[in-house]
Amino acid sequence: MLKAVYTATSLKSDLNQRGFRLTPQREKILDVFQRLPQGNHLSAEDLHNILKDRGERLSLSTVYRTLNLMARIGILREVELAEGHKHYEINPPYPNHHHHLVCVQCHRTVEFKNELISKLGLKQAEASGFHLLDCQLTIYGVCLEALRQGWPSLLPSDWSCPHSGLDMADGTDL
Amino acid sequence: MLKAVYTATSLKSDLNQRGFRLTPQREKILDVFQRLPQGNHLSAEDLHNILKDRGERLSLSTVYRTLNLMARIGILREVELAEGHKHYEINPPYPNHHHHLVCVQCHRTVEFKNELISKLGLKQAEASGFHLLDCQLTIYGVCLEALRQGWPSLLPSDWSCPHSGLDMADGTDL
DNA sequence: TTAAGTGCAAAAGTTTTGCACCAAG
DNA sequence: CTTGGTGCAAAACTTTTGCACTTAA
Repeated sequence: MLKAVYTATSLKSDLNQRGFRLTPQREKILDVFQRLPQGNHLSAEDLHNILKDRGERLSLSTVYRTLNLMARIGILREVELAEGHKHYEINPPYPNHHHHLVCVQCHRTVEFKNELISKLGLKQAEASGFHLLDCQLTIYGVCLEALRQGWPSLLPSDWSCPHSGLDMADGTDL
Repeated sequence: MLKAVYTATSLKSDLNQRGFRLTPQREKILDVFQRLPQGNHLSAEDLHNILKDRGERLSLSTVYRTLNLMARIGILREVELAEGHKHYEINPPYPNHHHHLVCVQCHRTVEFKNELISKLGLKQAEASGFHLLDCQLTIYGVCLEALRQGWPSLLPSDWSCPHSGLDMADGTDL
């Protein structure tokens, strides 16, 4: 089973079990994700920059290869929020997945949890004979500010609402 | 409100209302989606090829611009199933969204409906002051065949299970 | 010691854009 | 008419890959 929190040792055994190796690069990459405040997700380039800032120098190829590997085995999850590139975050063990509501105009993202949805996801996976890796509800909408500004026709496609700085993610359950 | 089925006239009014124009190109593109068997989704290039086969010749740029426009206003929905490029399909009016279960190994996709999920999506959107456009649960997993073959380490990343030809999508509700 | 992983640079895609021309409202 | 849309070709990105070299197990 995948862990909620990884140590070098538990990461190693998760990798070795599957025939992969623990390398310093993989350890550093996972470390970045583990220190990331809840609700943040990183693109390959974000991650590469963070590592660069820390004085590490992994190649961008390794970053991509590692993200793919970790998503494939379920340590990370791929989040697609229509910004034109993939984002990744730690994949919390079932049933602690969270979900995303995103404004198609300003890309402001609201995170929320809903255990029922995770349960439905698991049930559907089982019914189809799949081993569940990740389950995410993505809601696309338009935020109030954009609507007020006359969305969609009166807004340039790069318009962002003033609130988009403050993050509305609050984990509120419905 | 967006339509379940578009005629040239209703498409025109949906576009005009928002300050956009009805062009022959947009009409043809939407027509392709409307004739598409339920459960199929197209990439920009797929769509461009279908149009080419029909003897139309729209530029690929127009295809991309139209897909973006229609997704932005909610006529189409963007579906991201980790094949490396976006797919599009008609966005059915609430609460008729369907959802996807996909094998990360072979990309076999199972479609399913669940009205409860759509309702939860709407509730969450409203609670956050968003106008709902689309709401999709995406479940990532590993199919039985891949597990049997020793997923993840013993499989080349392009391995596909024998069943992937037959489509398991059956619209079964849980 | 040997199969897997890394770095680099090049390639492969996909998607976006600038600009001149065309056409819907 | 006036503003938005199209086509073309070029550019911009993101992501993947081939290959020689390292290194974990």
